Amino acid sequence: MATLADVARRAGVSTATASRIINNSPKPVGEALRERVLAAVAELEFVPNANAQQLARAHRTAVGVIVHDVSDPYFAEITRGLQRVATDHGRLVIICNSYRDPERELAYVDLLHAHRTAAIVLAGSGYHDAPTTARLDRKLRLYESTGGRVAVIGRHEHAGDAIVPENEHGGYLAADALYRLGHTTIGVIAGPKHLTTTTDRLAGLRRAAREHGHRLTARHIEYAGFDRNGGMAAAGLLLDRNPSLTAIAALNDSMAVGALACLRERGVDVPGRVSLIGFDDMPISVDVTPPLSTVRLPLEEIGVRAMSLALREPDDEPRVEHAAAELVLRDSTAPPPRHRPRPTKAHRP
Amino acid sequence: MATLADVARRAGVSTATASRIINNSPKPVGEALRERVLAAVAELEFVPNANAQQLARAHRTAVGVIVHDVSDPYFAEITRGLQRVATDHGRLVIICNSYRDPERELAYVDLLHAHRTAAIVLAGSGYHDAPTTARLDRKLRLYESTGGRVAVIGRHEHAGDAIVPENEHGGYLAADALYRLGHTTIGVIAGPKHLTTTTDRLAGLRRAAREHGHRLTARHIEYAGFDRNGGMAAAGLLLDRNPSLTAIAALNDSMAVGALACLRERGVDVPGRVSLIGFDDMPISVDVTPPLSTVRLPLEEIGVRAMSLALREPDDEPRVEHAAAELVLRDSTAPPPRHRPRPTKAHRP
DNA sequence: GGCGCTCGGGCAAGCGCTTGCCCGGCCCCG
DNA sequence: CGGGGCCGGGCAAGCGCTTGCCCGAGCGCC
Repeated sequence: MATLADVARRAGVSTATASRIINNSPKPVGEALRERVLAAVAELEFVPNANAQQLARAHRTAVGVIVHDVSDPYFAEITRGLQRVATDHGRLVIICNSYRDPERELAYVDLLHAHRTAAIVLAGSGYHDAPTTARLDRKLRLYESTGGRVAVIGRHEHAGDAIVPENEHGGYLAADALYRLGHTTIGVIAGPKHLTTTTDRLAGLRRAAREHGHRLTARHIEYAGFDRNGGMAAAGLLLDRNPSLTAIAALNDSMAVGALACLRERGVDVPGRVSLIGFDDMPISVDVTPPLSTVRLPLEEIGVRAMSLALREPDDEPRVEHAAAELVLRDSTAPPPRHRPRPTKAHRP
Repeated sequence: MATLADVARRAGVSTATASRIINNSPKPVGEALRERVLAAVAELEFVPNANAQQLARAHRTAVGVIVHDVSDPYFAEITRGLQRVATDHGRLVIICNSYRDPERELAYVDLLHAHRTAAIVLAGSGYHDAPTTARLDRKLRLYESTGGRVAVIGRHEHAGDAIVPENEHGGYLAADALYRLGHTTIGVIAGPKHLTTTTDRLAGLRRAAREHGHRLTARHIEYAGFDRNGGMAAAGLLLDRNPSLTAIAALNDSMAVGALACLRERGVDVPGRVSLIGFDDMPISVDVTPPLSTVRLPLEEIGVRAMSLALREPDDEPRVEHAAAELVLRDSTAPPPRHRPRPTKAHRP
């Protein structure tokens, strides 16, 4: 393992000079030495030790990202945006999956702190769990106080940089669209109860219901895992419990796709018999049948903006930006059946 | 920013003792001191500098992963597997997106080398580009020679650990299935020409064709970007060029989904008029209409196995393992239309 | 021709941690 | 009662790099 000292020796210069040449520091160096050193680097296949550099240098270079799960398209999109701008700035990014485990999240914050990353961006819903949230907040502030920036996406905690997607408004848009089409009783497939994203979006739905003179009661809401299988199961339960349902709003597209699978399996026509609307506008939403109406969140852009905020100087003012939710109507929503529909029949395997 | 020295001072011990307690080293220390030190750590909110640790310690701890793009479901699945086992081993993973740019790939190898990661796993197709491949190979060997392990997924280059998916065989399975159904002229939507995955899978298709007494000529093959849009465009071209086509094989599911969109748009019935088969069995394949026949690759498992290999001791024998491709027939494939079909009409917007 | 500059280069002090080694007590044993 | 072991703890030498500072040489200037 060649070291800088090896290079310097071989080129017949001091390590100081070698270092300056390799990192082309502002300090001027003679052309002859420069060539000798560069040659030595090539011959020795010298690869500087990034840890030593980081230790010796003042400034931090890598940035950390904590998401629930990169393989979830929602985070994959965001991560794509994050990555792009980090790379454009010549920053290495370290991605960590918390798998929605607050403890793991905490541990990762420590880890990234320990590695002295320049910034950490925390993406994904927060938790309704005061003690944990408080602990996270402390750690984040500690990290900031030692020179790191933090940016959060879609979280309530913490006062640093933040991108906040219009979850409540998006929920409102989804339900409002359904009510406007003439639906009167809609079911909702919600995510896990302890996630703030769930309650935020739900709040929007509720507001729309209220405005239209309806109410979303417990029997119309089914909490489920935030993924396809969760949606599939929840759709079944909802249908069984509310035979007169004519529309379903799912709090994200993965669950909506699951619901669609359930509906298809039961032979329930979408949107003829039941309308369905999702949330997020993930890439696949356009490829299912029927193409999914949904509320679009500019995921990649959110990533871009979050990283842009996070990569500013440590003492720049924290900023919070909103990301607009936008209704996109495709073919999975339509007016309810004309006449009082026959109840959907319960599922027979 | 509290340092170990601060902690030691506060606890009234030497840094050596503090260090030993914090990392609970095998060397025994008195209970009284232990408590004092731990208290100091808590009060000072000490977070050890991972760079300094890495520098001082002998052993490496993080591992690097280079993929084409985590937001591509193919890599997202693999990454999930990689992450899981790395985490189980208490390893931090650094994920890098090369966006299929060989230069960027090279740069990332250097970067991970510089950070002295314990291992590098390189996932995704290699390139038909001898000079670049050679450079990559050198870098990888250099990295290995300095104590790092490398594992590759689906690549030909390099002699270290490797998981090789049965791309050729999978291609064979796809085409064979089509021919057995009675198709005689099939079109193929291939990926970029310079990717080895493309040529590998294509070779399998060709072998099947040969065995069934057919030939895949240039007019039946369309090279495209390895994603949905690529597939969509290629399907159109293929159809226009070969009106009598009754089946299409796409070299991955993303392209197949794109093809499906194209077919739907043109009103071509799948599988009634044209059969379609994909490759990879990505999660969404089951949710499109009709559900996609495909060749399954155990993506997450591949990730798990690759990381397991990579995390062995530096001097363990390199090993190469195969990952089985498996045909999964769903609803997008069927026998060709009974009577000579009318040519599909060219696309009118 | 001496002075002060600039310029190119090296010295060496860290950066924050780990760990081999040494050292002083104490206990146990003969 | 003396010596050897063991145990708990500290000293200090790195790990590989960066960078402030110093130094000597060459130059232009008055």
